[in-house]
Amino acid sequence: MVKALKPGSAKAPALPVPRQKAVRESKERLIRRQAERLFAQYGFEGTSVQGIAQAAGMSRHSLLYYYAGKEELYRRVLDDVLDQWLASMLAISSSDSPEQALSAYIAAKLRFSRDQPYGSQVFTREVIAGAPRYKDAIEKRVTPVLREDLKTLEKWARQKRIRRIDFTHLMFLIWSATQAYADLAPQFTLFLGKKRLEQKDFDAAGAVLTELVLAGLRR
Amino acid sequence: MVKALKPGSAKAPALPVPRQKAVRESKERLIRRQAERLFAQYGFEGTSVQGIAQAAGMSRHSLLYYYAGKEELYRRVLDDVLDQWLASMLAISSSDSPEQALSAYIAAKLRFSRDQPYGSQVFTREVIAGAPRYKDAIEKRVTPVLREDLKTLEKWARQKRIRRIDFTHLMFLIWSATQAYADLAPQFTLFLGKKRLEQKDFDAAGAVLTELVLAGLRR
DNA sequence: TCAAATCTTTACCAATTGGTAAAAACCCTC
DNA sequence: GAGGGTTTTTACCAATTGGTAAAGATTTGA
Repeated sequence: MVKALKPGSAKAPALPVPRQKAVRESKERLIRRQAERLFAQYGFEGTSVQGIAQAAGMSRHSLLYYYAGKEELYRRVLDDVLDQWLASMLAISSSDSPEQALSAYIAAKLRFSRDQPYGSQVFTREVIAGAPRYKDAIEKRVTPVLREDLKTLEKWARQKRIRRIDFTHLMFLIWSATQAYADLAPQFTLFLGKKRLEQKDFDAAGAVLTELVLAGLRR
Repeated sequence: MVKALKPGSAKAPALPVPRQKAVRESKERLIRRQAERLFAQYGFEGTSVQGIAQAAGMSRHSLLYYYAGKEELYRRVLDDVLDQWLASMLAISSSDSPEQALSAYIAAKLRFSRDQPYGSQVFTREVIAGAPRYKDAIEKRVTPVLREDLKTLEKWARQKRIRRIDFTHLMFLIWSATQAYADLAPQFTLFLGKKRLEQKDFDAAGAVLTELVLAGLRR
């Protein structure tokens, strides 16, 4: 009945009960959600563990029980962002048509900006600072997927399905334009005269960006 | 000889001598330059007055003699950025052709990203945080110029010189793409496999962005 | 040389920071 | 209800924060 083995394994936390485990995971999610929001607004240095704990309704020391330190928590927040961004990047290379691939990618990226703006903001702040705490992950995880996508675009260019332009900078352009609807949303809302971006704003943004990209790739 | 008037004027700092004035201004510029760099890397909350002073080679209290507080200095840094951005935005409306206007604007914006990346980074961080310290200036100073540019683009559309698209989002796209070459430069360099962006990277970026924009506006 | 203005330094303030260690309380399964 | 692991709390640390007030030093032009 009881899993008796691995008695000497120092790491193994001795069969976590499913119920407890679920509670813990939901608590950790709550912490990450609040951390994401505060890191987005105040940056890594400007955010206090105390502040995150308070937002999550627990004491600072309770939080430190779940995450060993501020930086570990910070990196976990960025991991969540990267997971989703990479998933949509992966989809490009398994698409049939360039048009479908790119418009779907733009749409997915904008959806993320709409649904999880804080995540994008934390990521952008990290990059602006020179990625001092997350450079390795960006390098290791993004590079191979980007290379794959560039290879795919290059293949399509060879097949004369799209015009050959500098695809690296094309990707940079799509990244910056889509993420701007999360990162620069406070500025955009000012000029659009509204308190927050609405669905139709994202639609309009997607339409303009997709049109320009596809027009630019048309042979 | 002596400017005797305005004796009761409480504000007037009693005829600043040209020489002194010049020294002071150069010192203030040095402070702002270092502040810009540190605000870019650590954000407003993460940057200490002590740190800026040290970088500028003076004591914290000397710095506080020139700028009354951290926030005043911060806003002055952002003023400098906005001055230059607005100048290039103004040029759009006084252009003859849409193609010339937009390619010149993109080029000017990229030049700024190349020459003063820190300024752009500070601005973006401020916007990400919801512009808590600079919202008014953005609203008051940018809005009228943007409106003018949008009117100009609209006029060109009526004259059938360009295709009518959502020009607001077009401007957003140009902003985000050009600023990305300052803000996201640390990320871009990773994927380009170099330590810092070179002139040819900015050239390539400008080429791709200009092509896409002009292609998208072609009737 | 002198008085006035400009600039720098010293001294001090209360508040907050991230992190460690250990004790206490809690909860679940047997 | 007893024993186990899980979670929270209490206590403590040295370091840093932005800002004010005032005294001290330096430079200025006449």
